[in-house]
Amino acid sequence: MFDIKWIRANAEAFDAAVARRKGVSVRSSDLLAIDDRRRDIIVRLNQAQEKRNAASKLIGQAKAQKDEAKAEALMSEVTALKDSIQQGEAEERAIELELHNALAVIPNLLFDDVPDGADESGNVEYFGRNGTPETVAKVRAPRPSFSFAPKEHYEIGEALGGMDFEVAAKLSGSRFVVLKGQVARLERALGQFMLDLHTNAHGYTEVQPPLLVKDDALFGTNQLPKFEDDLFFAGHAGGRLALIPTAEVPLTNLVRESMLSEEELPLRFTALTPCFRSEAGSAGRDTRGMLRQHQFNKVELVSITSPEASVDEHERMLGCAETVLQKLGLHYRVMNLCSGDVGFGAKRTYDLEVWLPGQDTYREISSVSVCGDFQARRMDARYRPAGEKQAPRFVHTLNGSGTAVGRCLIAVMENYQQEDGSVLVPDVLQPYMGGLKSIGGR
RNA sequence: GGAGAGGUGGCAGAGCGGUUGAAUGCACCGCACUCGAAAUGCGGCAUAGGGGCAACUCUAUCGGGGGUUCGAAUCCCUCCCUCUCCGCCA
Repeated sequence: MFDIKWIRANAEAFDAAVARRKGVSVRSSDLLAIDDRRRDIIVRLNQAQEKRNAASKLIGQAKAQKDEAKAEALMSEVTALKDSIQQGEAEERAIELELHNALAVIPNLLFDDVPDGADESGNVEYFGRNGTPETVAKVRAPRPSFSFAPKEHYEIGEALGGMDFEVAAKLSGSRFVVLKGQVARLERALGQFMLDLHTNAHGYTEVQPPLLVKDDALFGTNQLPKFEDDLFFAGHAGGRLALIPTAEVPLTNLVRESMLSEEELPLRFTALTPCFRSEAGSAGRDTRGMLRQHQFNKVELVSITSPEASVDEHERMLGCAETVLQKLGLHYRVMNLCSGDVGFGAKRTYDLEVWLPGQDTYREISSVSVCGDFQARRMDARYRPAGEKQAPRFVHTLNGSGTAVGRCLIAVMENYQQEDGSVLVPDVLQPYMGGLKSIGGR
């Protein structure tokens, strides 16, 4: 969420920044006009309140001195102010809400070096800060070659008896799957492997958050008010709770409405959770298989940092997510999202796209974003800088998948498939599979 | 689910209709004392929004929201949360 004071001081920069965003037509002048009216209301209200407070003090003194006549006179004088104060308070509430609502739907400011582009076709491959195609090739697995036509994951999974979309449809409708046997275990192994990696090697604290959250939390991480249609809600007496679309919501909101000390930063949280998405805008897309489900597991990474540390933390987090794919021996590329593809709350986003030989294409398996203080403002999450008395500052937040477990299962199955329909278990997962080296093989 | 108690500043904890943004203690930061430290003394120490070039000043905030009143931390309504007891339960 933008700070109206910042917009006032940087009107041209704001207009230029907003112009880079798709489908946003707001201008600084619109917002400043609301703010002007707001200030005007506040000034008049404050003056009335000041008068009332001064008179009330005098009444208190008069009463203390038993001067009832004087008190009566003052009281009748102030009574007239009551209406205008109450009206002013109502006006202030209304205008604050108007400004808040206007600001709440404006997407975050992009970093200057985010490439311009209308949609994902404008994304640019990213090789790291000082990287090149050659340097990344040294650490990433090459694209696998097959002596046979590689199958898609659902063909492999169904043939192994480990993926059942038909029975899932009976239970829950489309975009659900039932995993069974060693495929289910492989999915579990992937989640455990990722969680262990991030907690043991990357310094993240494991969290088991609630999977149902309030609207306030969703506002904090930008799902509300603009993206309500993407959510599932569980209704209950007296309200509703949303099923989390990503653990970014509970993990980031862990610091909401708090005053951290600088020494605590950075905070790094990770969680393996189911995620629930209505996929309202994706009707007809990716309907085969388990690429796009209403429910899937994901390991999420969230960092809370000082403003100075967030840009470096972004690169670090990207590295944490990449390590997952490197250890699994999966071929992938990193894309620096263009202006038309970066999400609402992010200043910059890197996507990890894993190679799916069955689909013969790269597919997103992780998205790593730096949000600056955008979410912190929405959550009121601040920290007090160390040293002499300093004003509190908003923290910076980052989030990334590390990685989407369901999609990673797809990637493992397609990349490790054998001609006989079996799937080799990647080395790093074998300890999680009781030493099993192959599914469906012998 | 039933009955009760409670939510006050970084923390602990008073106040329960009148100059209270809020006693007191702890923590923290200056200064004094000291060779230094401790102890002690003095002073400072919330957040947000306005106005002002500035010094400064005004307003709001005692869980959230609404109300009564000239005036609310104090009274009323409502919601949320915490604790205790009983019941139920994985």
